[in-house]
Amino acid sequence: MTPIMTIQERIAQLVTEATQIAQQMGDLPADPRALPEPDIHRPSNPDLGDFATALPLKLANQMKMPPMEIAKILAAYVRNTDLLDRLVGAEFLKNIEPAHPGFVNFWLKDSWLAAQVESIRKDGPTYFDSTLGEGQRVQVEFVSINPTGPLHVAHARGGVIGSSLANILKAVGYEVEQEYYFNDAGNQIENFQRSLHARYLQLFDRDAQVPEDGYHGEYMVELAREVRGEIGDSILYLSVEDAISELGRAGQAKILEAIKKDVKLLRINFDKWFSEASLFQDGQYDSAMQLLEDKGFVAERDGAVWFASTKLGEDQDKVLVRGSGVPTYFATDVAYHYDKFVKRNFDRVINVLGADHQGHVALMKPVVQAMGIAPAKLTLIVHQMVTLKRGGDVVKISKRSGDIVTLRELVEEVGVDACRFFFLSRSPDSQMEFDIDLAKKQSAENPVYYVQYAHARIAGILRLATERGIDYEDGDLSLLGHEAELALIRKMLLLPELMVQMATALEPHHLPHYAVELATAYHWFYEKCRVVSSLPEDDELSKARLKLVDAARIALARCLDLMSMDAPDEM
RNA sequence: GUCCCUGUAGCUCAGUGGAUAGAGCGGCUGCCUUCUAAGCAGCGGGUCACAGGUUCGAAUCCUGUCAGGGACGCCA
Repeated sequence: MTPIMTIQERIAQLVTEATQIAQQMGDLPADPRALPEPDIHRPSNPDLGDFATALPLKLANQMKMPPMEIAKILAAYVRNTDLLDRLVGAEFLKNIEPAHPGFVNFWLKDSWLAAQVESIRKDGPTYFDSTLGEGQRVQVEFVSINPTGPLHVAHARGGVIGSSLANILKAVGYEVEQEYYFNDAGNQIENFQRSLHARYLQLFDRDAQVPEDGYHGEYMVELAREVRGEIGDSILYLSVEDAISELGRAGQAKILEAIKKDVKLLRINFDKWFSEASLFQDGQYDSAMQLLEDKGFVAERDGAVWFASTKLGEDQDKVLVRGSGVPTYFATDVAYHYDKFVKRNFDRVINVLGADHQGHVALMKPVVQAMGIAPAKLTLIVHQMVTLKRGGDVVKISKRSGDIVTLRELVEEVGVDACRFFFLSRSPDSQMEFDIDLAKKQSAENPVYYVQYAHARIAGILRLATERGIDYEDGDLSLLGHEAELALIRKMLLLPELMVQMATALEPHHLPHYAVELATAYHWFYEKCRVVSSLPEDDELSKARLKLVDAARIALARCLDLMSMDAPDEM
């Protein structure tokens, strides 16, 4: 576990205190205004240090001094040994230098860097974790499509984002529940049932048409066949309404079963499958409506029941219960959020949805607010659509037209690791173009294998060490000092920061990019530094490097694990 | 009409206030008698859509324009 106070925070504190002391000593002008945050960042160019602050540039104006002058004075004060000893023990800083046009740059000590290898090995995968979440209960809801057909590629995107985010949140100390919400009531379900009924009748050469706005996909024919295989022709002798609901139940159970299998294929594990119908059976629907009414957000008008979202500044009210007395999908969603926040009392709720559901954002925030819940507790991550291409042509994705590429087909063609990596590596905000042919073609030489190959190379070295009976537990890490060794360690030490950043911003898409960088650092080290040497005089260095390799294994495996990808020992 | 997302290398995309804008793929050139060449090193490739503005500093923030995708129902 990474220390509560990160190195950045310690350097930030150091800079702030040094500035104050410089002011007290009269070397920098005193100013009653509060000092700006030092904002410790990592320079893009590694030659400029491990950390840097642009504080002098920010102070130049109010101090009426050239920024470079401030930088020089600040660097001198920060370098002051007494201050270093008192504030941070000076155990990790090597150099502190002013730099044009007004930065102060910080370099970490090689010996401190090398020593971190032992910490990583001692802690194992949890080295990269933190306590950011403080045990708060977070629910991540994702995929959640109606069980009216198989999952297709676009759903894979939401699935990968949601499950990876859940992994990351767990790692930084949240208690996470992953949930799939499915509709087992409502118009679309009825539509599905009628479509299935028509397909079933067609199997018996009866005259039946799939409704125009029904589900026309081939899979419905297959589904009808499966259901017939189980319950035979008994449905034919029921009344139409009974037949439809009987078939519907059987068909829907099958679809849901298939979805559960598909989701497993993508290595997604939901803790709970939440049924819409249960909201009515268990009373959440009534309680939610009552709560909204108690808060004064329910109005009756034109024979319908409305949610008065205009009271909260929205453009228009929304219908909760139709004139027919049937609740809208929106109303059940209100009940569902009541269940999440009031009944189950989650500290935070995150919902990953596709761009076609973006209207949801403007609806649910006011709803939770109306229920007296801080809207900030609800976060909706909207990911843009996935465009499928095959051989340069756009493939239409529509369940109803039936021209779809299923998640299963995709995983079977491209592989689950590549799927997860590829879907995760794009920001949810960007539209994705997924060229299936290209994905397959590139699968032999793509970043997925690049990262996994690094792990396999590590495993190969550790295997060799074991075969040769090398015990490297007493390896002396102070022997590490090669630039490739230090670069690898630096890269590993970035992971804890990255995890906090990803968890805070809810942006898991940085992880695959980092994994590539880590793999690059390892491949470079591998190229530059022989680990298991046949020369006796290299024994000690070999042992130290084996420790480093072992730490790299832990870091790389942690990355892959957070992405729910395999970390192969050989390829 | 209103709202949301996007526009960065030939292609697919990272980079959301700092220093010389990056990766993968594709193209070109080198490197395997010791731990996996699914690797490494190098070359080439950019008006960060456009125009203003804020700032010591803008791909990043604000405004506008253009272009692409999406959402706006007593559908779900």
